[in-house]
Amino acid sequence: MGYAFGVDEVAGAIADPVRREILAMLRERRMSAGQIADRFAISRPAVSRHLRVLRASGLVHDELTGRRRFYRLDPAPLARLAEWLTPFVADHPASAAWSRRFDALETEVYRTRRDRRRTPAGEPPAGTGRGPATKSVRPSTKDGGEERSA
Amino acid sequence: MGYAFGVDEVAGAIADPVRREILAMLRERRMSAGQIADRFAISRPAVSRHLRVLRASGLVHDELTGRRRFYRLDPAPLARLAEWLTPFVADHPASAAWSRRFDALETEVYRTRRDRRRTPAGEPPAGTGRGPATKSVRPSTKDGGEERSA
DNA sequence: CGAAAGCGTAACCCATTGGTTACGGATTAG
DNA sequence: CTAATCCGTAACCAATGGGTTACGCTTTCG
Repeated sequence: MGYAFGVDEVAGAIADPVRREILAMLRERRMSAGQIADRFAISRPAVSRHLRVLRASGLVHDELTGRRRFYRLDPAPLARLAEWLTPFVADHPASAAWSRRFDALETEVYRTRRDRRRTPAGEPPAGTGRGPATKSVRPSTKDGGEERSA
Repeated sequence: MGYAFGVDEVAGAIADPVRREILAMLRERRMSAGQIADRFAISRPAVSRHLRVLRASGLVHDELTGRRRFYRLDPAPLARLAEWLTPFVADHPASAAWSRRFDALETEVYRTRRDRRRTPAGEPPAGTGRGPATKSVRPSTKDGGEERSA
């Protein structure tokens, strides 16, 4: 029980560079579909479908706000993937500690979720510097004062 | 430098249940292409191509012995995948310890390899109990005394 | 109310994937 | 030498995947 999304979906989702990039972006802050799409050179519908894949794999959750749809990360499925690959890396290095961490993750994630919801304020750190590598033009999106819209 | 196989290939490789199963089998002992194929319901050429994918991703290495081709696991690429997903799980749980483990892995793997070569004896524990779930008939393979052939 | 913004979906294309059967090359057995 | 084994590759096919453009629905703005 409890295993809704399989390793297949998660691994398949991660196998695409665009989707990995999206996940990386979402790690810092939640973003609307348009904000995400603006950072890639591909068309918006293409991004939309990537988002559908991520949704189907459980890696992101979407919440509709007005006419925009915001996506936020849910790392839990990644934990399951990590769980799968644990025995491979755990064969000889230290083993037990790993599973522990993953075990704790799903719980942690839950708490995290609450925290995020209580911190909808503007633009955290803005990140590691890892640019999208694809486009990152960010044209005049007119969304200057995003996020605090509601 | 150094990074020959990307996350794309590795994630793509493990996205398939057959290939994951193969990796799991290879975790216990090296196996010939035929031995592997015998454990699946699909045709042997199909398995052969799965093996090609695994080879291309660096997850297995092959060594030709007589008319048989043996495959053995190389977990190192998995470590790189784990490396990628670390920041996602490390955001809130403890973080540093992880990277350490992965760092050590590639080295450990190397040692492991040597150990395996020095322990070619018959049938280890037979594993976690996770059967192939597909066929697992293991017909009279005629390979009764395998492995110590050399 | 109309016009524009924001986003998902549909229809279509081409490249890739996973499966099948048929084949060929190398090695071992008789 | 001839036959059988082991295993990869080729050719073919149905299904998937990722991209594009065209469209339609809902929500906001003027």
